Amino acid sequence: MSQPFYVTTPIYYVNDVPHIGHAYTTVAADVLARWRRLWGDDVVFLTGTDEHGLKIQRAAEAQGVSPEEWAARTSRRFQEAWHTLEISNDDYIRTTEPRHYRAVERFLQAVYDAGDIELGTYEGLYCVGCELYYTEDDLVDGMCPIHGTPVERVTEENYFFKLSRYEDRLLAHYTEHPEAVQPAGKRSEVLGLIKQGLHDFSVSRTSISWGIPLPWDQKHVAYVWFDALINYCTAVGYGDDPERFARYWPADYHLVGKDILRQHAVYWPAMLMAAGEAPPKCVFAHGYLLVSGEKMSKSRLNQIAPADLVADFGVDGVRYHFLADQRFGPDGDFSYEAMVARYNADLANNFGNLASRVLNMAVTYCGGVAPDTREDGPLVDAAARAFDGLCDGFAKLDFSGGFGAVWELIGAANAYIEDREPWKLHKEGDAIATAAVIGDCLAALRVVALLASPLIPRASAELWRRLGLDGRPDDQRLPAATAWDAMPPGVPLEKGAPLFPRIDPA
RNA sequence: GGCGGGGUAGCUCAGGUGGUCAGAGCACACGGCUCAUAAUCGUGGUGUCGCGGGUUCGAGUCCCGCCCCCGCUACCA
Repeated sequence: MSQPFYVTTPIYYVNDVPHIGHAYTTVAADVLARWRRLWGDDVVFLTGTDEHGLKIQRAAEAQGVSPEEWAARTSRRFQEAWHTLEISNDDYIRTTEPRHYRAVERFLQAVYDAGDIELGTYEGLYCVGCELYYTEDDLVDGMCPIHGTPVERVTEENYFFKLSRYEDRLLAHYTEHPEAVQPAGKRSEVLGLIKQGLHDFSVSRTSISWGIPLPWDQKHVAYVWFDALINYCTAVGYGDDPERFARYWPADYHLVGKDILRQHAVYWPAMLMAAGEAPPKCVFAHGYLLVSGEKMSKSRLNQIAPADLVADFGVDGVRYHFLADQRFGPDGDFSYEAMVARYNADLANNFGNLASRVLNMAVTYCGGVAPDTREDGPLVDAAARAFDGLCDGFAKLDFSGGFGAVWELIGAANAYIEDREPWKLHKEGDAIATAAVIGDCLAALRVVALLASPLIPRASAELWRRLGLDGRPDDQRLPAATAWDAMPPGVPLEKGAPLFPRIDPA
């Protein structure tokens, strides 16, 4: 029985088109999902879109279309972006789907029945952009501190979630499960936040209609955050399919940007506790991709469409840059120049060129078929270290460290070739020695293709094919597939065009 | 204001509990090789490890003060 593994991205709000910030989280989740599938896990990888709320309602009005139509259009753009990046999500949830309405209604009812949702009134200064209330002091020149736009004085009857009742339970939870918020620095922030005292928050609105009505009071629709977070439950059958829900819940990883840590690490676990469900095993908050030192901003012009990057670097180039070129926790700097340099150094000169030189020699020296692999080849240890390093990296979501270990295998293979000089062996007519070196290198390439496949699936699959191997790297099973002698002798090899053509820095 | 993170080679950054910790990659220089995508392999230099004190036989690594950057959070006495 394979092990269930449930990983999510946030559902992205459809008032915005996909940019590299969204892509970053989504690629990370994708790499993790592909990795777990290699281990034979029963993976559910979920992403989707968040489609309710006042902002969407107004955006739709401004465009002269219904909220449904507006949401559908934008949601489609996200799906296209993920298709472009070869994201392997198993499900794609939209909060406007009937299954989600059912789940939210049941979840709300459960919390209401538990007595943790109570009626109250709220009057305050509301920013539509933030979907948040502010106090006078929060304002900057009377405007929203985030958007710089006017706030509105709103009075409404609201239902409140009694978050304040959950301080102790949240603290207990994070004390018992220190790994439940990562990285460690983010855990400290969350603990600090909880210790400072939690306030009840409003979970319904009467002022808008674009949302999910509360089951016991149809005048209210659910506040967009309350609605949105529940998507993680909806997708694995909450309220619909208890067996399925029991299998996948709680989620193994919620990958989130650090801007929405509070919702995921404070609100969400408390909501789940109130509904009688377990909190997620791990909320991992990553940093931002900085564009030449500046934060990616939704409301500025420096946002970059993922498709534009793919046009320049290819799918694998973009994926590599996101995860191998910078650490996953802290903010990472992004610049076009740095991206070109790393692409050329790591993908073209190392990964791609190693494949070219080895396959070329195999074709010209060994008749285009794979020679035997020596079981005691000197690259065996290097391959084992690559695998170990990758496992260690994934264990803490250190993608750059993990894949760095794989690239060390590439370096070891290059150094091995220089050391043995197979071209000389061939000229000297030593076919056996030549074949031994080439065989070792082919075996190393096979391991590289296998281990790199979660990160750069396209190039890995193509290399796999050129190595004359059946199927795809995705079909392999770890750890067995790392076996050194799994490179079959006698299969036809193909050099092919460069896997990663160099990019002219100019 | 409080809490937290950070300021280390030209660039991006690693460096729990003090003594090969002064490092890696990129860039650069020199040398080798020619199978390969002018790729690859080897060798090499630079760094007052933010500033000033202190503890210690010995401190990026601990303590005190200061400067700067960033994040979270709060405006209370």
